[in-house]
Amino acid sequence: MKIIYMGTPDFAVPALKALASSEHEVCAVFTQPDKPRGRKMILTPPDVKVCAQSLGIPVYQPESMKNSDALGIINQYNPDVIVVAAYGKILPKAVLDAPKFGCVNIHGSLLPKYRGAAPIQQSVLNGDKVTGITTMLMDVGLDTGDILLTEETEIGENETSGELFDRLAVLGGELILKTLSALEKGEITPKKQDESLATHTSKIDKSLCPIDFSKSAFEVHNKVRGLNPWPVATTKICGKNVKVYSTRLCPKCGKSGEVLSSKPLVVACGEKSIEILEIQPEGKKRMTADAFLAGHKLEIGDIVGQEDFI
RNA sequence: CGCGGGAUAGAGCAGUUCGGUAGCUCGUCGGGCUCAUAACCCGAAGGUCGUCGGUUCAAAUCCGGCUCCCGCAA
Repeated sequence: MKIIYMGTPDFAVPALKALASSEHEVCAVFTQPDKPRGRKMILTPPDVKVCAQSLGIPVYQPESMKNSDALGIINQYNPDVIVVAAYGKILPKAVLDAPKFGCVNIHGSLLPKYRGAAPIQQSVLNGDKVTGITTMLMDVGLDTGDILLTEETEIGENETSGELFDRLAVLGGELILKTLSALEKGEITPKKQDESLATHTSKIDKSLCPIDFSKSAFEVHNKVRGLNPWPVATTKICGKNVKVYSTRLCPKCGKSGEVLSSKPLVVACGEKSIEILEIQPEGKKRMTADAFLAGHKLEIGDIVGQEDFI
């Protein structure tokens, strides 16, 4: 099939590669305009753009899909299908209707659960044991289109959003190939989503970062996993703001925020406790909790958290 | 010139205010104790104090240039 691919971040790269090396033809790629990133606000191209260029595929970065220019470009290629993965722009009906087979979206959850912006992080934040990839026919709603295929996968107890992202991106690449070939042969019956089961996720925000040790260890652990690699859960230890990169569940109990052990650093939560493995103090590099404590005094019974007692 | 923190032994930190013998907690190595140990005791190795220059009898410390790392903001 002749495909126009729309996607932006690294998550969308494996699917693009899978399509490009398949029997299908990716004739053009749409991605977000280059944006300033990093400390110096350097203009950086999206990952998908870099990938597409290395594959020699023409790249388009319209500010909006709503004007006629974008539609004109699409029609000029006359694609059989448009594949969309984390593109980041709303597609108007005219675009959705342009290809013969419509627009197929690769979504990082088992729809209708977790429609919207951050399904993968949300599944980790909620401590789900299973998630997956859904391919669906896009309509004008937000992730409300008819389901084509799904692929489930288990979430590891200590798996981070970043790790899950990588796995789902690859799964997405495999699933979109299956979806397209089945679609082409007419072997798929699109299935309506069960609205009564639908849930939405909003964008991940830094206000989620501070850890509340009065929550259960499970919830704290999920926050740490779910916000890694970005924006990363935070707390305050020895008067310093630190990012918490990884933790492990621990059965010991104590008062919320209390240090139960400092050799492995174990902090009590509302229920049970967590062992803090890897942190990054403000202005410092990422390091193990052991290394941090080698230069900071923290004793059993001290309180860790937002409050600074010194 | 967006705001800010940082660079000292393999790791993490103190020392810089007010210049004067290179320190701490670990790790490593050797020895001891113990039924035993990531525990405890004794000992040792390991530093051009990021880099270049300036001031000084004397610079980790004061002054100026440069490099690299990171947090915030976007």
